Amino acid sequence: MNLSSSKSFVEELDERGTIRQYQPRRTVFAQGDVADAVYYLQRGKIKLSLVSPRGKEAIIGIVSADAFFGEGCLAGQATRMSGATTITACTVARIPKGAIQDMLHEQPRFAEVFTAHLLSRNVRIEEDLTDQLFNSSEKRLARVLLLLANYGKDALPEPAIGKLSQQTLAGMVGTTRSRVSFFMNKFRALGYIQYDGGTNVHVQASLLNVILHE
Amino acid sequence: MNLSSSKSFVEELDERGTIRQYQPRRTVFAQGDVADAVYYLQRGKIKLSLVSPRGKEAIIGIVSADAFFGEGCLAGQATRMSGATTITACTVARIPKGAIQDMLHEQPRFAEVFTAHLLSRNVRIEEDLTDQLFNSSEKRLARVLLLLANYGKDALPEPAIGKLSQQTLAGMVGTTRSRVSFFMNKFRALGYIQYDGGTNVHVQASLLNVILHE
DNA sequence: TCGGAAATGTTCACTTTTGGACATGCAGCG
DNA sequence: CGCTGCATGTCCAAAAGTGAACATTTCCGA
Repeated sequence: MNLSSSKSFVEELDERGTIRQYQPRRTVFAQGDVADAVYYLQRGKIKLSLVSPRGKEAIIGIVSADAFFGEGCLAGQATRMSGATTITACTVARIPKGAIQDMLHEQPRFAEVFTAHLLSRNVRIEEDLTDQLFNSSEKRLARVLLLLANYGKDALPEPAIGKLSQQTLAGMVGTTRSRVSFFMNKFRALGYIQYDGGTNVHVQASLLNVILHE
Repeated sequence: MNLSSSKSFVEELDERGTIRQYQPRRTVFAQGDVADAVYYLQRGKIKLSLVSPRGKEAIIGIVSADAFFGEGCLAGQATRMSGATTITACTVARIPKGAIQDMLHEQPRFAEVFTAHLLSRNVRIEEDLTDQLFNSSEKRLARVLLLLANYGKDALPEPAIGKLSQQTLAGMVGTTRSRVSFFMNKFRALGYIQYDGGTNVHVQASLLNVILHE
């Protein structure tokens, strides 16, 4: 979603809400917190995750700049179903539920952008769900790597994936760390990805796609 | 979602769109069709499903009366990712993409309702996703039965579940038919559900909940 | 009422996934 | 430098799930 051409309501969000900076790996809100505000991510990257009663962590979304999150409260959720944690340094606007509702009423242009956000999130979650239903963990991992590499579809492909632990990848894929380790090595052996010695992974998108299409 | 108190735009939907009746088990649109309209279900029940390259079917949603479906086209999807098939007899309004977009611009009240729909669908799909990520197929089946039984949250619990084949249940749960058969019999043996000899299944919600919470 | 089609019950060999355990490699730090 | 804490590589037995076959039951139209 590109909001850069519509400064007006981003400024308005700043007025109606409160801006805050976060270091990496900080909690914006935790699973179970009271849900009474929507957030807008101005800069950075955030993960939405959820912990099962048995302690397993699932990542149900990655939020990139210029996107909303925490909108579940508008659907009547009284508490946060998932927690929001910064991955990189972030700038976040917190807009109280009432203010968002007012803006949705009063500003058709804002409502339009917000609706577009909901629609695209919808599409993405549906894709995640069908991916879970249809594909093996090997394919799901390949897909996650490709999605991370193509981060922000409009932008150029981003072949380097920043530091994400195998544990985190496992949470995104819906499998175990040992399995992620196994497949990452397999992909590396096949030349689909390369480790650059540092904190990045380089993805050969064209090759990795082979996995997805068998 | 309750739209009964806002007849105005339901009537407007009727004007801007085309109404059509469907028999059970008919295709409203098929996976891969051109996506250029949003639908509004006035009466009946519809399933949204998707077939994998290998022929496995997944049901990613059940639409009940007074809800929209096929809204993916507003997010830029040119073709249908999933197919829509009637389960019961249905009355469906088809609203061309352009007309919906006009209404979203011009009628704040309509935009509000549509946004509410997107939000609640969002919440539901997220729940489905985390259910897949966390729970075994036994628990997922128990959850599907409970959701079907509580159909339309506002309404009274509906202990009788209409005719859904085990194959369909398997698609909703994300497992195989033989597995569904196995667990259905297990649940029956434990007294969590009863077959009434006809086409219905009666759910003992309080008991079935035990499965979910282990 | 009969016969076929569809749905369901049941079994089983095979595959995938889990959930550890343990060893190794690689920082940062006193 | 050695210690410590992570992240990772590797292995494996046990559990869960798959996919197909086959038997049985139910439904429905001729």
